[in-house]
Amino acid sequence: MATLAKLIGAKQPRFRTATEYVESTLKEAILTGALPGGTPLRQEDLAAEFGLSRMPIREALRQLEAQALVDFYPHRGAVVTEISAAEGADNYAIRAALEPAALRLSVPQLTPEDLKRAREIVDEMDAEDGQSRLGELNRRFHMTLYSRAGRPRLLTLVDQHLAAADRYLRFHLAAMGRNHLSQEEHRGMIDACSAHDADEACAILSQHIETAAQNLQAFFAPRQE
Amino acid sequence: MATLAKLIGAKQPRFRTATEYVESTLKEAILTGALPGGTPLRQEDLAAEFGLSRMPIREALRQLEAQALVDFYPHRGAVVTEISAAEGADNYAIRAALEPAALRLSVPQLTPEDLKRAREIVDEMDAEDGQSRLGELNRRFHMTLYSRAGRPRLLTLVDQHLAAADRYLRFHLAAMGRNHLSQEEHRGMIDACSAHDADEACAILSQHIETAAQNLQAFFAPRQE
DNA sequence: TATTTGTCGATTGGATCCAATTTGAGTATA
DNA sequence: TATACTCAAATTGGATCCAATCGACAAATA
Repeated sequence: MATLAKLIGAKQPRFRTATEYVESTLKEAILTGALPGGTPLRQEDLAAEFGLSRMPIREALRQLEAQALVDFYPHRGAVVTEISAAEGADNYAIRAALEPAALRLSVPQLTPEDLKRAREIVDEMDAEDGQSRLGELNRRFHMTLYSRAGRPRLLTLVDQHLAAADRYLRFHLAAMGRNHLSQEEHRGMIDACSAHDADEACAILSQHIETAAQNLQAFFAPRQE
Repeated sequence: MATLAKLIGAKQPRFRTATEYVESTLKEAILTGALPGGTPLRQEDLAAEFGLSRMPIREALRQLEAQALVDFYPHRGAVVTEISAAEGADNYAIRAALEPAALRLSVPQLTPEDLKRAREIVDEMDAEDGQSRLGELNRRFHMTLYSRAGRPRLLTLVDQHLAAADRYLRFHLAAMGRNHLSQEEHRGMIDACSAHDADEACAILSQHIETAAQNLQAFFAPRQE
């Protein structure tokens, strides 16, 4: 099947199966807002779009369902999950619980190279103002600090919910008045990690997430949801 | 019509699709240990077992993969995830982060009826010594206390990881020396919730989970993992 | 007119068929 | 003997086909 080879690319097969490719592509489209909440995802259309049959689409949609990115209605199809104040609060509550836990486990194991990379990412964010790119850098920054936690499943969950938060990024950025995420807090976390001060790093992180959650609530507050 | 069905007492189909049925059945089999870690899950065999084609099996396996209950190896098949000290520690780390957060949100909203039900479940656990039933009661007890958190996605995650912890229940029970989970802690949590003392309730809960985690590590310690 | 019933198009759920990949046994070769 | 290679069996990944279900709209009934 030539289509698969084309999709995968010859050198480094980023995706082992078409299903993985579809899942990854759809996920990114949802997270960046290219597919907004409420968009119906018709299997037939997606299959045509991807040049595949409906089967890999179905499996990919199932995976996205497990990540709470699409809703399934039997015999009626899948729909991109709506974003709302409630969904956002849910996401932030999960992050507020998981991320400090991951950071606390990771701090004692962080290497100077990890911290150097984190610094580079933060610097890069200073110069960046594209929302989608900012979201990715932010994600990479956070995951770098958590990366030594030694709990793969925990990190997977954190990564998923960090990614899901991208859907709310524009509210956060709008509230911050400019295209900058709280860089002082990012740098403060790096400093605390360098000093092996997990308590301080977690305190900043909790505040960091709390601010984002409040910005979201403030945005939704006027229009009752 | 739904009302009529309810009046008549007609059993509404618990599963809307075959995929849901397969997923639920396999999940329970894995969690209770009927399908131990490492068991290969051949689609053909399962299809014959369920009297279905391979397709609903495949979709169900995908869902289980997203819950970290099976591992997928492209073109080689799915295998029940191995339990290990590392996997268990991962699970407990996630629970230790999520459950206090859920409890804290829930405590102010808990009703006297919720607490009454929690008490009844704990009492029922006193008389029970079947492991699988104990696991289910334990799960229901915890979820009852968290149920008013008002964060559906958070509760879903908690429920999933509480369920996954059933795979480690026998280690915990063995360490406790008898078929009783820490009932004093369970009752202490109820009392703290009754007094709307979220801090105390969370403190007991954290200790509760920590104990379980340590019991697991102690079990795996002799045999280096 | 309001409510129920019937029919039909759209869409997904499930079955069957074909292709691609992995693995390991067996063989040839240095 | 060790290593590389070939090839076939087992198994899954993907495509195509058919059936079941849902929703909407029209027709019938009170």
